[in-house]
Amino acid sequence: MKCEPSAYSIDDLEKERITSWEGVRNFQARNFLRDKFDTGDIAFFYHSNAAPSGIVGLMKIAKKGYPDFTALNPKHKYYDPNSSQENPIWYMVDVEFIKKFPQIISLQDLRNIKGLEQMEVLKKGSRLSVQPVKIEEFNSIMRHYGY
DNA sequence: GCCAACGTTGGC
DNA sequence: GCCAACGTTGGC
Repeated sequence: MKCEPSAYSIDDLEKERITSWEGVRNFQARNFLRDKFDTGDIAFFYHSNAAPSGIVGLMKIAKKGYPDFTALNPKHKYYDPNSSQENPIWYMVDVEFIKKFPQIISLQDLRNIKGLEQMEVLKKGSRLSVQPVKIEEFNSIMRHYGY
């Protein structure tokens, strides 16, 4: 799950412990949030548009997909007039802080780990802010760093 | 700040 | 349904 650290970083989540992952306004990412997440699932926190960009920690899904209430609030920057209580359009999950890695796993680092050649985030033009990670990919990364 | 890649919109 | 124009993402 990607976020620009200037907007919300792993340090913010460490302080807050738990937060809603609101504001996703892309249909493909929305479908993942709505359909694919389960409570208790583990996710990588990825800093995008950063120096460097990369994976900075782990989160747990504290609440699976439910309507993104910011889309229903006309005062909110993520307001979408096309959404409604009856037809919410946009979804979010709640995430809980697990750990911050001692060092960022940068994109360059990821490219050097065997077994990640097909990983979504390493593909050219991969912009999706919510992406599936295969269990083998997750294990490869964790094993590589001894986590 | 540049720009490639991708998503969305809207005229036809 | 096609596709050009436009907007956004995100690495660099």
